[in-house]
Amino acid sequence: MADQRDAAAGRMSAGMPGRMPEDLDERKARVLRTIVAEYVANGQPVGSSRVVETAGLDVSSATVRNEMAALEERGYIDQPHTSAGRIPTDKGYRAFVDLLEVGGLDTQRAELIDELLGSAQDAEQLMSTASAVLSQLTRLAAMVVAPAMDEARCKLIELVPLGTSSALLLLVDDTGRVVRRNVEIDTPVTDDDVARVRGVLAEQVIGRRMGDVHPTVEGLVDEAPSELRPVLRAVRGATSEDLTVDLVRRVFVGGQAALAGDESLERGALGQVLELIEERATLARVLDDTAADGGDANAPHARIGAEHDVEELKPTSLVSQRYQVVRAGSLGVLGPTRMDYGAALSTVRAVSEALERTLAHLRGPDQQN
Amino acid sequence: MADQRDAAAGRMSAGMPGRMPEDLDERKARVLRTIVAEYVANGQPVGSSRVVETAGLDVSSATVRNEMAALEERGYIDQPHTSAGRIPTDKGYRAFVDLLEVGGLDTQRAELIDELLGSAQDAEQLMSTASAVLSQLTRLAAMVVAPAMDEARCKLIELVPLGTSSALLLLVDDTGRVVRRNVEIDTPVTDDDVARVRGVLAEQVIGRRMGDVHPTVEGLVDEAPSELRPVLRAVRGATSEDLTVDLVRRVFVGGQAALAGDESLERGALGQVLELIEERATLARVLDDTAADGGDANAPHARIGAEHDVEELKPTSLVSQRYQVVRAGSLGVLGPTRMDYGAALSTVRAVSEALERTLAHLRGPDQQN
DNA sequence: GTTTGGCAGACGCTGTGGTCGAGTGCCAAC
DNA sequence: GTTGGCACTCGACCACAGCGTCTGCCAAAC
Repeated sequence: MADQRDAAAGRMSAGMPGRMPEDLDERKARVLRTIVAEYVANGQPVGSSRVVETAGLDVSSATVRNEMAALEERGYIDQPHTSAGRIPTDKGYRAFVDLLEVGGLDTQRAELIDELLGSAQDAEQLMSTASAVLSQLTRLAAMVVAPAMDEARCKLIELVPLGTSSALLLLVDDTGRVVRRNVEIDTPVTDDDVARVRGVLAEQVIGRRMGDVHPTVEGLVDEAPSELRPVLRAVRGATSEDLTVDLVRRVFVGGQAALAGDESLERGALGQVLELIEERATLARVLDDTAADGGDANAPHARIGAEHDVEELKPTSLVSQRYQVVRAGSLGVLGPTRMDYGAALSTVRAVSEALERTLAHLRGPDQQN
Repeated sequence: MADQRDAAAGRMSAGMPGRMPEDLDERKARVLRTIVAEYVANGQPVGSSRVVETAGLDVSSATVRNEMAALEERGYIDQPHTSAGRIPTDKGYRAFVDLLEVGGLDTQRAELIDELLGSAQDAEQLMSTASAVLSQLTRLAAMVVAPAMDEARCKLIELVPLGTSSALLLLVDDTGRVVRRNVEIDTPVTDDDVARVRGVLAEQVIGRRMGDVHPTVEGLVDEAPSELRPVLRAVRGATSEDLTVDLVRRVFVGGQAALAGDESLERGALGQVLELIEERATLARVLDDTAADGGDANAPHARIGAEHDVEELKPTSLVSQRYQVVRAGSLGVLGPTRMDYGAALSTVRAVSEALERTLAHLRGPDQQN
């Protein structure tokens, strides 16, 4: 049953509109939706009479109170104190998101996205623009994780001598991404040796998968004439297997300042979140993981509050989606749990799709694999 | 008189220890120093009796009160309210900094800096490490502005065809920095044409100043055979004059989270500062300008609170120093006006000098110019 | 069984008044 | 110029009362 919730993690994809948890009837769901919507909009706990007003329900506030009591008992909403209205719990947001129909963006925004992304010149600029666009449209912190490079084709390999015992290795993939590595050579070599290695490398590596660069170099070390071996060994050292997989997965972050703007994130928590954002490796993992939640890989997914496995993120929600051209990357927005999930989900989806399109286009018409 | 303060801007270099403003005698200065030190340490307004205790002055609190009244009248300190102690004003911090003897760092820290910076492989990694080290040692936000590239030597130029109407231009300088530009060619060309242009460029450009690349290409456009002209024109377009001057002046930021940790910066102000940090061009200008304040170009300088010309920075102080190998860059720390200026100044100086050394070393033994 | 109006109760918010203590400014005396 | 002393100011803290909001519950109506 796609409907069953993963009780352990409490995670589930968004984008299965209308599927209702078993313990919520139509009216309870409506009350919950109203409470979430109102609370997100105003930041104030919402009381029964306010629900009656805004939900357009044809019952009295007393009835709504009964429904709210039931919702509270089941853990969807909570009371900050006895005499206050209710606010959604993480579980409440989760149900809200699951019930949500992820709408398309209005054409104006959609066109803006396409236009801005379309003007990018290479993959990195594109991803940087995407994070800026995403954060500006949602007023949340936005991040884009670059795809791993290993399936991309190598367009260029260069080896520039820097003195007699080191060189600079440059690799460029078919979307224009550049990898740079310092190569430390243990035996002094001549510029000419380096140039010859460069020639060999270019011949063997250009046009291949970036992921094949290391194995290829590996193979060359033994075959090559002995005077070239120190250089090749050094190049082998500089192109470890993960070169094109994880290390190069840059993360583009935009709009961190938006996190400071939200009152619902308190000071200490804010600091921790900002710290985590500076630690790009963890950030990338969280984005990827969240995008992979639930079933549909081509839909945005949310992790809400306590659903995070990273402690620092528990006061926040993350909406993330995978995008894929050859290898997959992911992108998303991060904000307080009290965020506009509808807008976040649809904007993330729209930018993700636009990014996919533009990235494919950047690779040019040589569409094979 | 080096002693005279620039009344308009209120800026002055640090590092002229002992020079006292005319309206402060020895004891007033001592009281001021104590107030600043105490307030920076504890964040609490400091009263006359506390000053007597910690300053080790051999007078009564009443006397100190008189001195404090004088300091307040002259604008060095302020009272949050009648029954509270005093806190320094921006002018007070300024006088404190001017009186400060910028000490060297303890050897342990100094060695740590050298060790960490020394492990960097290329200029960008070095600057990124420097910003991390700086922020960790000071617990403030740290930033390093890369030097302009125009005086650096070009080590490599590459032109990689991407389809028939665009190519990727790569330039590498002698510290391993890579500049990448997309080249849009208006007339379809063959890969061979591109390769020929690449050859011409390599011959003409390698070994020259990066700043000469554009003029050189300019000159080549007219001389070249007509079939190469579309490509050269495109390359000329991609290498605008400022290519190697401003655009490439990347800014490395570390430890933004530290700004959130400080209570004395309030929420809205924090958001604005973070926003400004995301706007790298302004940030670079402010760092450069501050480093250029006052006389001594080889000493750290501070801009304190209202001394900033950027509105958003007025609740903060910036300590910045220029570093120079061939072209100058700058680096510094940003934090609340209530920061430990002594530590900030000496750490900035230490890291700046270490960065200079390491960067020079990175360029290798070819020391000429 | 569901819905409803009504009502008591809980409780945060605000404002008032009172005490406490830190720190000052001032003054007369040294 | 320095000092002890003293009156004064004012924020911090607390208790208390009044108000308004929102709840939970209940008995009656549907």
